[in-house]
Amino acid sequence: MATIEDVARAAGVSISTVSYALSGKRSISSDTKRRVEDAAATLHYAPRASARALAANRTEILAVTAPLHADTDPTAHMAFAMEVTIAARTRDYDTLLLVQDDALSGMKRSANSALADGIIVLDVAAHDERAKLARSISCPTVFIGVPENTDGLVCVDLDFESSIRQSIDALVEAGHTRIALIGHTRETLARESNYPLRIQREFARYAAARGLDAVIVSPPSDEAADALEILFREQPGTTGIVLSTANAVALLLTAALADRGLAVPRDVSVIAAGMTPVLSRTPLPFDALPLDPALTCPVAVDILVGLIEGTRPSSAVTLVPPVYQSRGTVASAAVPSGQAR
Amino acid sequence: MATIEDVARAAGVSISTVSYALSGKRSISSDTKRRVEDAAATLHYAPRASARALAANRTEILAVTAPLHADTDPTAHMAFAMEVTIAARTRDYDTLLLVQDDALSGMKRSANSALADGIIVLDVAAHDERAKLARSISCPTVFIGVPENTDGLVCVDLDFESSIRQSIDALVEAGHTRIALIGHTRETLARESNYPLRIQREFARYAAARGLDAVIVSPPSDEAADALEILFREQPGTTGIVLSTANAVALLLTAALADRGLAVPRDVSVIAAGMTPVLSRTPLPFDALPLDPALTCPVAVDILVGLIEGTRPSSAVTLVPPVYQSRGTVASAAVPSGQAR
DNA sequence: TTGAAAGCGTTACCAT
DNA sequence: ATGGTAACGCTTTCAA
Repeated sequence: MATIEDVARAAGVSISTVSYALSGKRSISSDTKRRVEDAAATLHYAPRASARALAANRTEILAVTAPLHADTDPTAHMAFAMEVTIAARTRDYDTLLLVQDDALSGMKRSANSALADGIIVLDVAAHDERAKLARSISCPTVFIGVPENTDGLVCVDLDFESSIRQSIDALVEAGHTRIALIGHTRETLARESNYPLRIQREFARYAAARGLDAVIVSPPSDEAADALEILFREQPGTTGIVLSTANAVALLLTAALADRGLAVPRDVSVIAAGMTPVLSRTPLPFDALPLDPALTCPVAVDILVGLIEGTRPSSAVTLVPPVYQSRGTVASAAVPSGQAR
Repeated sequence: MATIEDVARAAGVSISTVSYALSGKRSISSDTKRRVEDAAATLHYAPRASARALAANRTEILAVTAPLHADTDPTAHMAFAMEVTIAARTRDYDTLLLVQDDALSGMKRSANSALADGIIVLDVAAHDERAKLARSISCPTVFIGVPENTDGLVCVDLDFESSIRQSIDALVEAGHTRIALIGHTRETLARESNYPLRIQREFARYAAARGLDAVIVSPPSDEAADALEILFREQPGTTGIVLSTANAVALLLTAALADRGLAVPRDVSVIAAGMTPVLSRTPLPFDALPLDPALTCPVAVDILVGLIEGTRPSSAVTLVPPVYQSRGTVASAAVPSGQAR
């Protein structure tokens, strides 16, 4: 590996000139600049990362903590890590992956040893131990997800409330007035970050504001059939369903509706709001306002880089607007034919 | 952040004593050793990663390249990255993730700038451009997967041949003599690394050696029904199936068999060989000799660390023996009842 | 526009 | 058993 000194010698200039010529941090005569660049190219020179990091006090690395605990979908999870990595590269940062047990301890380690310039926190729980840690370290940190208490934290998430309002608006525009939300199971509500709760609240509030008949179903299990059973018992004649639940429920919903003699969108219109599609071949087969990692991760990385480079004012919580994806599962409300059993 | 000098001052010793006391690289009186450790603890001292890396010429980081191209399952893929990361931590290494476009260029970048001490190559294709690169750089590199030409490379993979032989042995022990392999589609054969081909070859060879009636099906699509159609046309009365194909085929196989009036294991015994189960809730519902990332990744990391630390002789290709997982889908061959349609 | 040299915080060699 | 210090390869300040 060639060093900066080799380049300097080859180009017949001083070390500092090489450094400046390559970094562009001060003006260099175009002549010597080319000589330096040529020498660097022929020697295959690349600055040694550790030397540069020590001198510049910057590693150009972001740490990504992803605990991956039991009730999160590892598939969706790694999608976030991927998107962060991709976004980071566009800003010339690499990413260090901290998983499992090491998610918390690694975050400490990284901060203490200045391994990374900043930290991205994934899979944020309502009461996340990494929140306290983030407040105690000086290393810039951005959460993708919103914990209960955001004091002193920088967070990025989808604007779930907006996704709910847009879902309801779409149903209303199509003429639906009896609608329902299929939310997460109660267990999930307890463990996950607080967005499922925020979603349910906003659904109730906004449906009422628009004068709709609306119910919320927190299914007892991941069985779509059970959820529908409850839904149509509580509110027969429902023609619009907003989905913000486990992927397992969503994937079997169409079949479960068919079992009741209901077709999508002939009898029932369906929209998925704030769900993360499984990474495999097929996206959810519904109109959707998804929590897409490709939406939130680049924003989070931008903010983090801003924090690191000291340019951006650190706003507390940034909510990214969802994007409506149409797949033809919302249609005009039909004349109520054969009430659901 | 406290530096080694702060610790030295607090403990009343020289910085070299601190360094040695903490690294244990030379004998220190237990008295001063404790004083140093106390000072380090109270000051929350941790060596600055970049300084240590520069001086010791070692970053304690492994780079992981994972291109994630179209026809690989991203789910399975990230499972490998995860397992590498976990294995690396047990050896005190962190992992840097290089994905997509950056998988190749990042590998260069990493090697040129000494970002990482070693490189793990994932998702290895038969003709992988990273093979050539690996030969040209001095950074220790280990492939998880085997490219066509392994000259000068260090590779780790499942012993697929053994998984096939064990599958056949299990079927023979249960009394099956008419067996079939459902392999990958021809498209996949062309693109992926060469293990699907090696599997088909070994299946043919070993089945013949054991005197069995055997056919190999390369399904035209990912439809399990199509595969079975061909299978039973080519060899009616087949009672043992070895599966080494796309997860999509495997997941729907039981249903497709049921459509033909065949139950597992009553009429047909099934074993999956060398397949990587999807990361989601359910593993494949068959007896299996899976390509489990938890099997190969730790081995690869161990070898890589050995290469880095210069202890281990670098054997070219290491094949990890598969582990048989029983799920009750292999049973005694019944008297041939009602030939399959 | 350029060069010299002082750090950056470790490790490890050479002394004692 | 311990201390002094060169070296690691770069960035950046200070001088010219």
